[in-house]
Amino acid sequence: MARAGLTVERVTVAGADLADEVGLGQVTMSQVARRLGVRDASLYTHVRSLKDLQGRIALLAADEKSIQIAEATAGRAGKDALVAFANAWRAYAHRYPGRYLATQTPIQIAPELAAQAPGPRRAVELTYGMLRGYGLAEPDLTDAVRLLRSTFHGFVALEAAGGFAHERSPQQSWVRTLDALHALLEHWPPAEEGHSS
Amino acid sequence: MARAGLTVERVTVAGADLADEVGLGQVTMSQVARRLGVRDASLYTHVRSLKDLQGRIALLAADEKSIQIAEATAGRAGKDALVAFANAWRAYAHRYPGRYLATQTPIQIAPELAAQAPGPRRAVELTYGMLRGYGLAEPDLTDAVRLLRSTFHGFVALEAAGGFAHERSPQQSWVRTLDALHALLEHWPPAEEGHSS
DNA sequence: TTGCTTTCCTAGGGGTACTAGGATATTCCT
DNA sequence: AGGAATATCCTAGTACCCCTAGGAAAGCAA
Repeated sequence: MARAGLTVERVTVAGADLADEVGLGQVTMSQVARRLGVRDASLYTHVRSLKDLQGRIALLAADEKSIQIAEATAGRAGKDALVAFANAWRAYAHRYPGRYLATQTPIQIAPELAAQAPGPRRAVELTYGMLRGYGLAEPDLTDAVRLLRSTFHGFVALEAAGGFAHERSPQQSWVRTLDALHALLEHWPPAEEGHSS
Repeated sequence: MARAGLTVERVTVAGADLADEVGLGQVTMSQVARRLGVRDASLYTHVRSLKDLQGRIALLAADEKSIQIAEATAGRAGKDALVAFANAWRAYAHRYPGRYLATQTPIQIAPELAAQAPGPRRAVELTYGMLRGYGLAEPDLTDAVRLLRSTFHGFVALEAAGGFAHERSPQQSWVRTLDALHALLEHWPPAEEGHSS
């Protein structure tokens, strides 16, 4: 009887694929083990717990997403970069719904695991880089980064949750949303004085 | 032995409270039953399944949230209304994290249940109403509604997921985000011609 | 009071996460 | 190559979970 040849990576990918195919909630130790032709107890050699596996799936997705965005925005600037960035984000969420959903889970990832995964930080850095052309200075830059990330994430999350029941297609709203964000970034309002809260 | 006097509503509220206190993932039939001083099998008289209960918690939260927003925006217009609307949204997510998270779950609510719950639709209608003062016409109006809802939801979702690790406080970014959205709504870009996709 | 309805119970099947400890494949060292 | 060491995968078992079936008893109606 040969061994199955499992690794942390293979287990994580199996879990991620399962999440995309049948939903994140169906990603159980038993199901992942079954898919790998192995007993569930065998997975604990490679993964500490189900929570640990979920965290690894989330970090895998963050890495993959940041890579997709980096490739899409390479060599672009201004609105070109903004549109490429946003479309890559949304495309990833559409193509890998289970993986993407895993990134949404309120954070409870082991710190030492998160430390060596560049995905989340890289994605934020890419957002800063993409905004370079708009000439914003801190702290407006950070606020703009957060606004963009919020809008991108919120849009695909509402889309996935069925929040856009209106007859107008989400795609049309998405295109116009990017138009609007571009216009906003080019005319970022100055900070009002007098209120520091 | 007196009866416990359960109803669908009491079970739903118990589940919602549990979600806020210990996390949505800890909302199990067993835990809810324990909290109500009852065996888990007894809950099935009032609720069809755990999925059903989760759906009811989500609809309860949507109702509550829309009520909070309606109260906060009553009698306000323009930026006042925008800020009140957004702050009520975010405050609800902060105060009732489990309930709010329940509203995010990709939709699988029984249609006949969703039909009689006004929450989700009401929230969208409130958003349209809040935008009345900005003078947008369809289809820009729908696009703006979707943009706003995406940004509000995305912001609190990223906030809850620990996505704002930077030193700048989320509160500051939130205030500036509202400034930016207000400016955007007052100068909504016209549709570009020539591309219908 | 007597029956009827509803609520809550006990009992139990099947699934899941996870641990302990044993067997076996693979590797490393001499 | 052979034997020791290591890592992988297994069986066995506990505890918790969802959910169903069927029975007891509380509340209600006549």
